[in-house]
Amino acid sequence: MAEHDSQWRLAILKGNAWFKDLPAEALEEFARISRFRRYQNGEFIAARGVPPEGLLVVIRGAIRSATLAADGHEVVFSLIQPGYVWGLVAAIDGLGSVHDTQAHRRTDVLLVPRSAFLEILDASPELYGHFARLLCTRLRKAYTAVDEFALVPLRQRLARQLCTLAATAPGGLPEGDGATLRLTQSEIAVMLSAARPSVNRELKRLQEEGLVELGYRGVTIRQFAQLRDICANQGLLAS
Amino acid sequence: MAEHDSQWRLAILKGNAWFKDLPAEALEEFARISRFRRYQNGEFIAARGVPPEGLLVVIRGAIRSATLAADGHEVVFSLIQPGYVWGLVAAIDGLGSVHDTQAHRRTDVLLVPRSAFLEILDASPELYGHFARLLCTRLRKAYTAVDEFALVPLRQRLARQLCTLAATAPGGLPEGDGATLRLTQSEIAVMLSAARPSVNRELKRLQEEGLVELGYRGVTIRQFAQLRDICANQGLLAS
DNA sequence: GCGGAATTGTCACGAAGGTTACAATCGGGC
DNA sequence: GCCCGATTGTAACCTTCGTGACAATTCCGC
Repeated sequence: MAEHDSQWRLAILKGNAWFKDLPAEALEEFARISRFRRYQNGEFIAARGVPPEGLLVVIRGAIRSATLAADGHEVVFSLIQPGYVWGLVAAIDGLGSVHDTQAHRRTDVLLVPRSAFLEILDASPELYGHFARLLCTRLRKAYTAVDEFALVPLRQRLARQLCTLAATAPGGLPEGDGATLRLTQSEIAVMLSAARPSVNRELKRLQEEGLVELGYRGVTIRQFAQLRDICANQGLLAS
Repeated sequence: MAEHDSQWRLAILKGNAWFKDLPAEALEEFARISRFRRYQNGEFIAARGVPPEGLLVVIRGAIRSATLAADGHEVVFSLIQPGYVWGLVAAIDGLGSVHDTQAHRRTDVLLVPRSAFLEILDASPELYGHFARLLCTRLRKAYTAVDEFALVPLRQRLARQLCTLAATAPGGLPEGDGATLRLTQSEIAVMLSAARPSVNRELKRLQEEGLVELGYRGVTIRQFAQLRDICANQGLLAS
């Protein structure tokens, strides 16, 4: 079975944004110690506070990383897509998982067990530099997220989400205009950690302005450029 | 002048939460290359997007790290107190500063220039592990901040802030009860990115409940244990 | 002890967005 | 074509917290 083949795993790692720049020997080591694993849709991968088994390199599907509040509310932090990695912080510091994490559909991953991960790093400490820079990337993203939550109103967060989705849609869209995102408004609300009626109100507003068109289970982008403008408007200072 | 004395700088580093656990030789190196610097109250240290000179080890005063929105609003990320460090992310990845940063009063720091910092790290890559763990700490804090903004009401964020400050106060407090934090309510508000009157309202509430006592430029913790309870109450799921 | 700056206490008001509830609509399966 | 569950549209209401304004208090230097 290809999934148990170290060469196959090496190929995966070579295609991964976070691993591909490592030296060849390190990659081979990681390929050797990693294991294939499949999660079913909705299956729990880690609970907040519990140390996870190791690093997960997403191959197919997606991993949803969120915090559940006692009252049932949920803040979705990220939807980790194929080519990215989950669990780096916990793998390095050995503490509990930062978020409650589940598979967002049927999801295939490579598991790099924490102990083996650390052994490789300790044997070649220069690799730490690479992962430290990765952590920096994450940190910058997290800081931005805080800023956005505190400063950016729903309308703009929605516009940004739509732009991002349109730009990274699996279909690959001509230039955004006319693209139809097949999502329910509830799903969009979850991504923004907002209430569904609020999202509906803002979507309606965008529709009145002619920027989008709403359908039964979808949103069609009509004026991609103007949507983009909304993101920039009144947002953070240009950097 | 003691400020130009490498031994003096070494002593500072030995008292710093982030440096003291490094091997002695590394500490001496850092002491050798670091420089004393003084900022006046309100002086700008770095602008978002501009690569800073290096790492700043706070000796006295405080550094305010925030994002300024176009409309003048400000989200304060952290108020970095003596004993802590500013600028680690930018020092490692070399990109622009994450936040707009200024001295929060007259502030003394040790500057560890980025180039020298990296030279030391590259010469002893095992040090990267140490700083990687530090980055993990920061990342956890940032993730928590996102969750908190979205999920946790001011009352609890305030309680947590008070507990944290009491626990890490420079004086080292018997067990928290009776500890007096010497801060203005404005400063507390800034740390929480909240409005000063809101903080005042919540502080008053805590005072009525007998958990704290308010003074002119200070807050005295009366019931540390109960304050701690408020943090946990209704907050995120226990971890 | 007096004056003034800093700080705290308080209030009325408003904006953003969550909550609940329910009606209207869609679309697939029979 | 019809039914039913899923989805969307909408409204009334509430909570939280920011804003702006101002009075009251505290401290510090003179």
